[in-house]
Amino acid sequence: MQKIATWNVNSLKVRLPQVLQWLADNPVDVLALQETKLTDDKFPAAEIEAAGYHVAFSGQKTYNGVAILSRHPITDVVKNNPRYEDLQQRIIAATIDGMRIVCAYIPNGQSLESEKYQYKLQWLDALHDWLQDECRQHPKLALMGDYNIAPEDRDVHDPAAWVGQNLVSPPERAAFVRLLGLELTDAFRMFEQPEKLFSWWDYRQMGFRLNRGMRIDHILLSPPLAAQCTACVIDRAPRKWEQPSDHAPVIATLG
DNA sequence: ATGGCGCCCATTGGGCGA
Repeated sequence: MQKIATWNVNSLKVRLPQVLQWLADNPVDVLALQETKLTDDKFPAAEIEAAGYHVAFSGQKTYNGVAILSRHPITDVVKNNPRYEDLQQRIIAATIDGMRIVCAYIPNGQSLESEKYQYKLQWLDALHDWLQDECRQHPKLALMGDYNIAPEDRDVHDPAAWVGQNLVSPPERAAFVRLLGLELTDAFRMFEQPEKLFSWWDYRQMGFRLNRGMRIDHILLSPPLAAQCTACVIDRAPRKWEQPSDHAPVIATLG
């Protein structure tokens, strides 16, 4: 039995104690992190290794930054999409225990009128094209991270208030469906789930307490991994801790 | 229409996230 997880930590500098605590409570095999917001020279590799994890990371100052933590050795690390020149550090991929793990922090987009929205759509196009190759080369592939896309209305606390907006707009959702077209399966939706389960809540206006959230963090699995998957849950516990990330971890159980 | 909160860099305000 294996567990793989993803968590946007919104600054690993601030959240390192929580990541270590969470790993102590949830000793997953693989944890993909987004928004580490650290240059590589400041990455807390020693502390993470002391907790029994191998680590690979790709960061920058202030923004973005991704990492993969693993109980098992990490090989064949790729940073960024080789098909898309990007100054922002948003992708790290690696082979772990026969699985290809792709950790992605998909651009937010800001608003439909923003240049960042165009960047988001182009970035997603390039991700799709690269993943097509990756999936061919690595039958056991997991794409996990912060997608900044709520795939369906049931992934939004108040769909009527969000119609057409960034995170739910039809072009973004189409890009998500296009990723599913690579024979990838949304692990969360493989199972019966209660309504109104989300992975992100705004810090403001009591977003978490009122459960005004969105499900924008996802684990997509290729056919052999989907066939092995027995559960997928969102762990709301760390969102209740002091000084939390605004995202909760998503965990898939394999085998 | 704007800001709310939290983090970051670098001042005491502004950018950004989602």
